[in-house]
Amino acid sequence: MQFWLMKSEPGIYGIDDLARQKRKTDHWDGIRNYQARNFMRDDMRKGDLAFFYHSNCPQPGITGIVKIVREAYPDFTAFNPKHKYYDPKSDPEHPRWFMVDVKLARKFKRTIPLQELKEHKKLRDMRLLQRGSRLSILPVTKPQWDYILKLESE
DNA sequence: GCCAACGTTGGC
DNA sequence: GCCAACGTTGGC
Repeated sequence: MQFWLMKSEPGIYGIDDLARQKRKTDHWDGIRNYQARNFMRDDMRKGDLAFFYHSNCPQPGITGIVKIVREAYPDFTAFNPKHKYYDPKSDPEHPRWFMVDVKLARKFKRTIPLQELKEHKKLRDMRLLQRGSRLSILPVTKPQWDYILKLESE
């Protein structure tokens, strides 16, 4: 089993939006970056866990945990000309973009702020904290995962 | 809103 | 294949 971090802007779709969904499950659409797509399509497996990260907001940070409940399938929002994620270069015969389904496992008791993550030497190698890291789907190592889980109750 | 860092596009 | 121009991300 692998661990991940998935970014979303709370102004567009935050953890509370996921919590409101039927069975707390939704598809993760809008990935339009090849590296992020490859992680999702090639490496994410059913049962993997991911941190739900809030980006581009007053308090960026990790807000909870989701579980991958369906492996990659074509991102249908790319097929709809009226959709903001429309991509004319993707069609059902040759889909370019993919999405997975995630289910909210739990929301953290508190958001673990990005600023706090940066303070921990143990997390220095996190992909999230690398300079200029903009990927919205990132792998997290098991040691990093376990370490972050402990921060929640501090 | 600024802007650094990065990704993509397209002319050549 | 190079690289300038442009677009996007995301912290601040």
